[in-house]
Amino acid sequence: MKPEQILIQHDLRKTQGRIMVLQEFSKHDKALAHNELQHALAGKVDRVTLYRILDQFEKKGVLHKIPDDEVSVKYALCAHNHEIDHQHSDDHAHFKCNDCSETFCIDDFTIPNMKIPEGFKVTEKFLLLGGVCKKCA
Amino acid sequence: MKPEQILIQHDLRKTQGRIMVLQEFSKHDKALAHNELQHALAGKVDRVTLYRILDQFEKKGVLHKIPDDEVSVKYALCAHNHEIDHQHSDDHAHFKCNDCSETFCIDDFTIPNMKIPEGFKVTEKFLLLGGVCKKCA
DNA sequence: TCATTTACGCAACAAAGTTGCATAAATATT
DNA sequence: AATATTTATGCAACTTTGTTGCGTAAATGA
Repeated sequence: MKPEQILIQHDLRKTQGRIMVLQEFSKHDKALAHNELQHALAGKVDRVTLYRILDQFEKKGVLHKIPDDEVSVKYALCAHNHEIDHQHSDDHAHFKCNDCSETFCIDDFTIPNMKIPEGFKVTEKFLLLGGVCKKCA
Repeated sequence: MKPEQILIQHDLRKTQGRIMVLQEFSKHDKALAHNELQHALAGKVDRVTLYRILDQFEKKGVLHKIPDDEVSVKYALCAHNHEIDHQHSDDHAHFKCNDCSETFCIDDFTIPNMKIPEGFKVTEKFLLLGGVCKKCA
């Protein structure tokens, strides 16, 4: 779909910056981080404007966020450091409450095996669930 | 398990800082971000030291990282903006290559429904797979 | 107790993210 | 088509987060 169409469909003004951001996405077919876009559009779109464009796009449903595992993470004790060893696996899910923004390990849950597209070799799995926790319910 | 024991088991020197970090974890039973620990241990453990303690702990398997969905994210076009609409669902998995660190949407995969512990209400799911992609294989 | 290794704290820096505000550009109105 | 209104942009200044180097202090081993 053309950038202009996407903008109209999502009730967004068509501006140069937004169109260029959408063009970047359509020519890559992979997820892009803020700084990647920033470099790609250096001199064309302001850094702050880019933050605001991405925020808008997410709010309106044009883009979706994907948590990244490199920076801004939380840490939890590995299971085998607890008194009772829950099978020593870190393939468990994590639950993050959108209210209190606390994150818990869901120890008694193992990420199911699944079919992955041809050619990809999976060595790590992060399943992050969002919602409302007991306390905040 | 006591902090000192954990350190010995993982081949780490027992220092005041490390012990205090482990104590923080054991008194919370939830995942902690760097800045939470920083506040909790303000004046006791240096900010940089804390980064290094966490790195060490992760390397030695004392702690594990959990990607956080608030900051340092990547963005991808929502499925319904593509020419062919793949069922309009964002409950799909993402694959991040540890070599080239590119992230792809795995469109033809839906996160399976699963039993979540009592009291938690799940509204969002992020499944992030790590490994090696086609290009880098 | 002394030598060696490793961790710590501090300073300085780089990168990432936020806020406020004046200006420019996009839509709406006549 | 010109003007008014709304919204987005760019810039400056700032805060937060993460990194690197290095001298000192603390922990282990002899």
